[in-house]
Amino acid sequence: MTSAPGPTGLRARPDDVRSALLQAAASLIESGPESAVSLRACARMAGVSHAAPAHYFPTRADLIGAVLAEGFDDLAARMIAARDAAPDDPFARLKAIGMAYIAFALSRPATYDMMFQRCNRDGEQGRVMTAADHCGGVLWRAVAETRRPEGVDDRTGVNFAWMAVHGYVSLVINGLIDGGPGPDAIEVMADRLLSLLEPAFTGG
Amino acid sequence: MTSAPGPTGLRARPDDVRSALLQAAASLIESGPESAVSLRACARMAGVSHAAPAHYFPTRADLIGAVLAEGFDDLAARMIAARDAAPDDPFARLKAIGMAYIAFALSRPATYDMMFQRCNRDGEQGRVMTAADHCGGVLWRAVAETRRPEGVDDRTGVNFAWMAVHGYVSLVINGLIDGGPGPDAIEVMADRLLSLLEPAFTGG
DNA sequence: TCCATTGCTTGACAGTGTCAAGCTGGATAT
DNA sequence: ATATCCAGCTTGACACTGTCAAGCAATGGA
Repeated sequence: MTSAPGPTGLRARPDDVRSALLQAAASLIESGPESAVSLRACARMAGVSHAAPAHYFPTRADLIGAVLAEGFDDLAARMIAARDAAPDDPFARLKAIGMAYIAFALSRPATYDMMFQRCNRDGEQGRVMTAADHCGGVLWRAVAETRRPEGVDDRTGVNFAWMAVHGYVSLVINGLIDGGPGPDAIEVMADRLLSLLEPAFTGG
Repeated sequence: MTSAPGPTGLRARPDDVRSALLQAAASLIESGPESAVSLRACARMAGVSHAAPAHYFPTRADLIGAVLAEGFDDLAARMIAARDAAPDDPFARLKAIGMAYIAFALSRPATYDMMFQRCNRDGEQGRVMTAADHCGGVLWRAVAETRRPEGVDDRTGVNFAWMAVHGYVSLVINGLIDGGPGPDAIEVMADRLLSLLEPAFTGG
């Protein structure tokens, strides 16, 4: 064995191990309990020794943090894409962002859950928070373009929109509310709930 | 030492150890990272051996689950108290419940966070979910008493109200939004946000 | 040819959850 | 009064974890 190129064959680029670890972590997060996302399990899945991750991620929090930062990047990209594909109406754009947000969370529920826990945001020297702020910025700009009733300033509008989508997906993911019977109930309910936000984002 | 009554003196009731473990776990949850809430740390804090918890809680998830179930019970009690103290108006009662909900979450943020994660709800054979459903029932009844615009059925109303309060406290606790400058900003912002829900809970 | 650095390895340590076995004192049965 | 039992807790062990230290192997430059 010595230091053979590993069971999967030749290693083309030096960053192969790093991305294999990231992929393993992302996969483990979505496919089991959080306690199963261990550095050693990621190393096994990537075909390297148990201490190899330390060369790329000083601590476990850094590996997790890298996955979560990538999650925020993905989320921001989806929000932007949905916004740009929406009709040219402030609330329609805001609602499209919200639906994209919900779709992301439902597609990677365990990752989403971890993204919004302070305890998972220690590693990666703040890169997670930077990526999260990027998402907030997209939302902030979309809110700023809406006309709102008197007394609803930008901050209040951002908080109102964000708490709605986050609260909904968080409760759905964790099984505390549901959309009722039917196959698309969750999406239909999401659409109805976001429509209820409209009075706060149209001139009053 | 043999099996002396422990460093704190005589043990009055046989459930002393059990409640000491619960108290230790509740304290550790609020005073450090989740990883520090270990069975052995609770045992040390309760002054018993590392395997003593197994006599009361078969697994770690059961001890955590017991704390979280007690948290849901506490939350339900606060919601009920606030509802009964509010003026006799359907939305005023609903809003009072929401403010009590937010106050609970801010008073025990780490516990609140764990209460709403599926991964912490395995133990205690469903007692956590039962307690959570109790909270949902209080909310459900308050929503049912409101008059709502056409198309907003009970389920939609419950989801709308719950996602708002949960989303707000969850984002605040995890540092993603804030109430702006000022000492009482979080509470003031909560009040304003809950007021924005009113159109959905008054006859349209 | 020598050397240094990068990338990974093995080995060790303390800490964890959980299981197995043993002790102990009070209650119960005879 | 003596024997028995058992709940309640103990110690001990196991596999697993994150993290640190040391070492090896190969690559690149001088």
